[in-house]
Amino acid sequence: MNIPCNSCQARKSPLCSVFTDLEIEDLFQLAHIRRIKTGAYLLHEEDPVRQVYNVSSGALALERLASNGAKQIMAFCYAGDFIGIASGPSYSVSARALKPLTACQWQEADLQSLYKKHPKLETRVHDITSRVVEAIMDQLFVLGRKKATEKIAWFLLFIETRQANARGYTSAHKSRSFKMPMTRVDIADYLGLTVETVSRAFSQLNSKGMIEITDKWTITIKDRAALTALGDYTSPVPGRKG
Amino acid sequence: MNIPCNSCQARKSPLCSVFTDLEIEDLFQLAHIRRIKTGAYLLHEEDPVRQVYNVSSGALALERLASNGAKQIMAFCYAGDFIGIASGPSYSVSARALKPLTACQWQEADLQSLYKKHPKLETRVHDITSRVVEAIMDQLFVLGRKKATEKIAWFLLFIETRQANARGYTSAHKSRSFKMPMTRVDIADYLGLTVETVSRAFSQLNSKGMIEITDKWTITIKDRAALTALGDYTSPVPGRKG
DNA sequence: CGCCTACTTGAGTCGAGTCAAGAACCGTGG
DNA sequence: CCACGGTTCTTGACTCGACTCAAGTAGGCG
Repeated sequence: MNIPCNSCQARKSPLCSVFTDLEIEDLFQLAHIRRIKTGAYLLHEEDPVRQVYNVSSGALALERLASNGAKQIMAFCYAGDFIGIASGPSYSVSARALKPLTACQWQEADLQSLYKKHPKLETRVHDITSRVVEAIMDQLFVLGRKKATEKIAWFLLFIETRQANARGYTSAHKSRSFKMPMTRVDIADYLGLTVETVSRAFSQLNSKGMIEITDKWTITIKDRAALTALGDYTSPVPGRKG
Repeated sequence: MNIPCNSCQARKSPLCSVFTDLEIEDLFQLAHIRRIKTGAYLLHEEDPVRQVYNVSSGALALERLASNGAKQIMAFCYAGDFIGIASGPSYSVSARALKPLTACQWQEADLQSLYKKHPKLETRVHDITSRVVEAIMDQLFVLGRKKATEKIAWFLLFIETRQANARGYTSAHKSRSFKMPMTRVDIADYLGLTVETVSRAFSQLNSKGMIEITDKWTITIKDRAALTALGDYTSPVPGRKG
């Protein structure tokens, strides 16, 4: 049978990569492909948990809104990221598309039977959850203990490797400059800052020669050592627990 | 057989409560009881993941240290909390005892065979991980988007319900005043503030009549409505996903 | 009783937020 | 092709909240 999985950007993602071409047909049979345009929401925080998703292409922001209107972005998601697992009755975050998005959608109810048939799926889903914990803890540290420019330095290195990985699922291409899908406001809402502060920090890193801003979405890291020192960034260990 | 589980504070915790008295013997057979005194570490962030723990009594802070000496506390743990699951080769947080601690320790290697024998254990462990994600997201929101006094107001309500739950595993006793195990420094390191700011916020809430500080560990909530409004605190939904 | 640590309070500084204006960019339509 | 309006980004001036530094108080324990 001919399924689009093998040309999918997420085929080598943590979720799909554990399955053979034959096995993944099982998953694909139950999946529905969702397409969302920029700015639209894939899901809302107060929605009951009925579907789960694996991003095929595009980018998302997982965010939460306060009653006073303040927004906090919890994560940025790329191709290969798995979304929708929650511990309560509702997703506790909303997922907003930063670029036109494609995602595989499964009914949460189907997940249980898929777990039965493919036990490694369950293991993998939970492994992904553990990784989420690590990632959010990193972010927690950054929000609580870093200054504005340090946050931005950390963020740039973080996003760069993050996107390199997402792209790496298909082809490992190495370049010093990269394009971000999120606006300055998004970055501010992710790091607990204001737009103005984010903008100033970008300008500062730019004038100090650590980065170069080609257009506002495209950043080149000129002095990685300095940026790493400033952001105290340690790239994630690829190792898995034994 | 006579095992201490039935008099354990964690017997009704998310982990242990799913097992019958008979089943829990299986778990207890493989467990080793660890005792740690105040200020000592149960585990260090750079340690390889070989053991997992379920807290029986006492309290812990899960913390991470930066190279510059800054500390960020990721969570406070009480009786019934499960610790030690990681996605990488090392725990990425250290666990420091805030009070004399007792915990059940299992070898990580034994966990897999226990999962085999008791599938609901695995489900429950992963359910716990999902809850951790929710909890840290709440904290992220607070760190990123609240002011000092709002953080403290939120923290007090949070810790109060948190401890009421932990106590509730044994006996549901309802009181307006509660005793915290952590110092002002710990609170500061949890909320991304300094000790002085924490202290000032306590004084301010005290003088405004929202709380009463009996001794520095014992807090009484005098005006719950005002405190809730200030901290924008919404108590967690007990509901579970279907 | 005295020491040590934890906490509180005050004074001054500085970083990030706020408010406001202007520049760059984007899509749309003439 | 350019004019236009809206949005996003940048920059400046000012304010204020939280940090820093410093002193002093309160408990806990030998």
